[in-house]
Amino acid sequence: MKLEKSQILTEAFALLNDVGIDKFNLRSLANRLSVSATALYWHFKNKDELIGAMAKNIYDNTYEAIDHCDDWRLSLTILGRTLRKEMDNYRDSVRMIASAAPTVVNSGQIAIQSQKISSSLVKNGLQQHIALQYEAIVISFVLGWMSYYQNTAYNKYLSEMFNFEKSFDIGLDSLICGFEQQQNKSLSNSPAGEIVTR
Amino acid sequence: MKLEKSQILTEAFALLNDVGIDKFNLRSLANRLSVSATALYWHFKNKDELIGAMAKNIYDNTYEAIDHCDDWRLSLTILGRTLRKEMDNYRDSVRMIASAAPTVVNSGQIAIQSQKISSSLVKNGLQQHIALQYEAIVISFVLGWMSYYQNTAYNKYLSEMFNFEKSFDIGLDSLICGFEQQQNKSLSNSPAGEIVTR
DNA sequence: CATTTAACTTAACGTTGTTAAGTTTTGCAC
DNA sequence: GTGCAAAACTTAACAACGTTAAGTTAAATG
Repeated sequence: MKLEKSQILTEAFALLNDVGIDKFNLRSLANRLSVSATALYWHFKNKDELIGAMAKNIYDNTYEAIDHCDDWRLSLTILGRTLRKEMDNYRDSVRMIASAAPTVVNSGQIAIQSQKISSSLVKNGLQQHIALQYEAIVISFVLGWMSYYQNTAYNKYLSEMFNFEKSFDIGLDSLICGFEQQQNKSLSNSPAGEIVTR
Repeated sequence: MKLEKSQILTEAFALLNDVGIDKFNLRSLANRLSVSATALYWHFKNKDELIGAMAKNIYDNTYEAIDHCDDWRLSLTILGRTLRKEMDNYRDSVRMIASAAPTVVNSGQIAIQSQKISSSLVKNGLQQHIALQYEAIVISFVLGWMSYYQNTAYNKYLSEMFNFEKSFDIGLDSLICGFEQQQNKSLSNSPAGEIVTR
């Protein structure tokens, strides 16, 4: 029974959820797959690449879940919510992504990933570099927020102080509200001086 | 010549900047201090606690640098900018903080840390839980943003697309702009129905 | 000076990522 | 089916690292 890359990833996520990132190791993963640890090296160059694939999986699922809608504000909101929900599926997903960061993706992959969504924003009236900017800002917020959320100590303390769900929405809404104001301002300053319509 | 905790931290940051988080290990650190690796265990319970102290150091410096000002918007802006600048001092600071996350601080320390700054926001008219919320949101954004910024692959790609410095400011400004709108709205909806003055 | 405590050192263990070398399985031309 | 090359593994082992145990030196204290 041949081992498939997708099986490895599925089991890797299951292992991550069971034991957390600190006890996530190749021997445990191999055991679950009834295979020797070194067998994994046939499918992945090293552990970093495996974790990179896991990170990519999360991002891919996020981008895939985003419907093409005709409002860049809504697109960004859905981006934030979806990424959050996707990361919420896996224990320590933030630390996993962070630990894999530098070598995960090459420039080409990044370009493809980020432009997949920015293109939908551009269609709805944003400039390309602005779209990428807003996209990066939203993702930044989600990543940072999840690092709080997935930190047991902080989670315990902060969840007594305010509603975690609502606060996330407030942060995301605030960002997009700010983007909107900025767009309105730049439009009213533009040569044609047209009024924003929506 | 006795080894001081502060010396260890200083040298730890220097080592981090030299080799990055992946090659940051206790034996290298001990070498720099002309001491055996196990000597460090006299001063720190384990590596996690050492890294926890480094993370705490960054947060402490940030909070310390924040002057008491009479505008909660300005306070939050300064919080974001200062934390960013502080993290910028050290290579892989985001991954370092993330790797140390769960056991770094106990609830008591968190409470002290976060209320130190939220108190200054409360003085300027925010409710306690709102202040903590906004604070957490701003810090989230900075952490997430730095994870992009410190990722060599993403940094290289994104810095060709837009100005990293400006984009950070846009994100931070958007957040606070959004907070302001939210406050205005909640004030105009309040029983007294008073107008916001500034 | 004697003795306790603090601040180390040396040796070594267990886990983990990874490599090297050899073995089995699979796909495929003939 | 047979032969064979490529794919998909296994076993053995190394090196790096965090960490512990046990012993040693240095500092403080009465």
